[in-house]
Amino acid sequence: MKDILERLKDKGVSLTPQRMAIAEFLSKCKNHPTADEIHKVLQAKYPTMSLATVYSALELLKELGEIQELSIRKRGKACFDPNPDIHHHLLCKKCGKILGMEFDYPRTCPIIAQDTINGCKIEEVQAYLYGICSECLKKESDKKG
Amino acid sequence: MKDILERLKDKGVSLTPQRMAIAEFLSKCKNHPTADEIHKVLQAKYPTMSLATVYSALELLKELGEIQELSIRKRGKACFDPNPDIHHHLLCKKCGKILGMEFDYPRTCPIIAQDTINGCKIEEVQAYLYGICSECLKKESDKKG
DNA sequence: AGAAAAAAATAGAAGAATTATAATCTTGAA
DNA sequence: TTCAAGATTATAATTCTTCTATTTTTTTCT
Ligand SMILES: [Mn+2]
Ligand SMILES: [Mn+2]
Ligand SMILES: [Zn+2]
Ligand SMILES: [Zn+2]
Repeated sequence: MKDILERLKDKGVSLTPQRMAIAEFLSKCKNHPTADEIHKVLQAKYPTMSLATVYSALELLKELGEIQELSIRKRGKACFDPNPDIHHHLLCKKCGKILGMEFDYPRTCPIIAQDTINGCKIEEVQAYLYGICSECLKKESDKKG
Repeated sequence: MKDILERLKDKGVSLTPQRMAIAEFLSKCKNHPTADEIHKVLQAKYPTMSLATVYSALELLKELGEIQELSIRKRGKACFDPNPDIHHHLLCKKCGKILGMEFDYPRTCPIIAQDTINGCKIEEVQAYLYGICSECLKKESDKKG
């Protein structure tokens, strides 16, 4: 499969150093960073990069379907997901992390497998699971011994 | 069942006119208003009511478990749900309305009925369904004739 | 009821995230 | 290389929410 920079090139996007850095950072990113988290990390390499550039690159990548913005927010800030496909997330009540979940929610759920509920046409489902992540569970059980 | 004002009284909350107005408005409300929507409506009756009062009353009602704040936002604004129980929502792609959904998602969805997934403990599930509401569907079919 | 204390409402300022603007710089085509 | 179009930057503006100081209302106590 082509990597993100090739796809952007194919789509006629001009590949500036800032955009490349943001796209590459996201493609290697395993969590759900906010705009300022991305900005802070990349400033080490690109000291002049502005937050406005990060926002505008994220907007572009969103429009191109390379990433998505989540509905949930981390401390009031928008979170971006390097994976543009609809999938589900767990918010850990202990550590606040947002984890992507692999299972296929809609297809395994009969009521959602229908495409109409209460007279409404369902096109996509995004579930937010609230709970405790495996790391925090481990810490808890370690404490109890 | 007791109404919201009685419950607030039982909990020792002082029932000021503003709080009563906000609580009663919410108890009769069938959708998911933002703070400023509530404020606009109530200003007709209470011209001096400030937006800060609305926010603080909402915070109080949230803490008391009388309402909940949704994870999703309407045009960047927080949405409040008069129903404090976990349930699911449809966001209409056409009109932008947020509709409460009645069905019991977790129990009808086998994978979610488990309380552990990927080593994470699941305590609550909120599903956001993206699609088209019944009203908008009707409008569409009317147009097509 | 009336006075004092506590709590709440208000107006406005402050804060934080995001978006818009204008100037400067870069890119890429001719 | 030249030049127009587009991107980045710094800064200002905007929007939503929270905070603060002051005023007003409610509650408590006599
Ligand atoms: Mn994800
Ligand atoms: Mn609801
Ligand atoms: Zn955790
Ligand atoms: Zn609709």
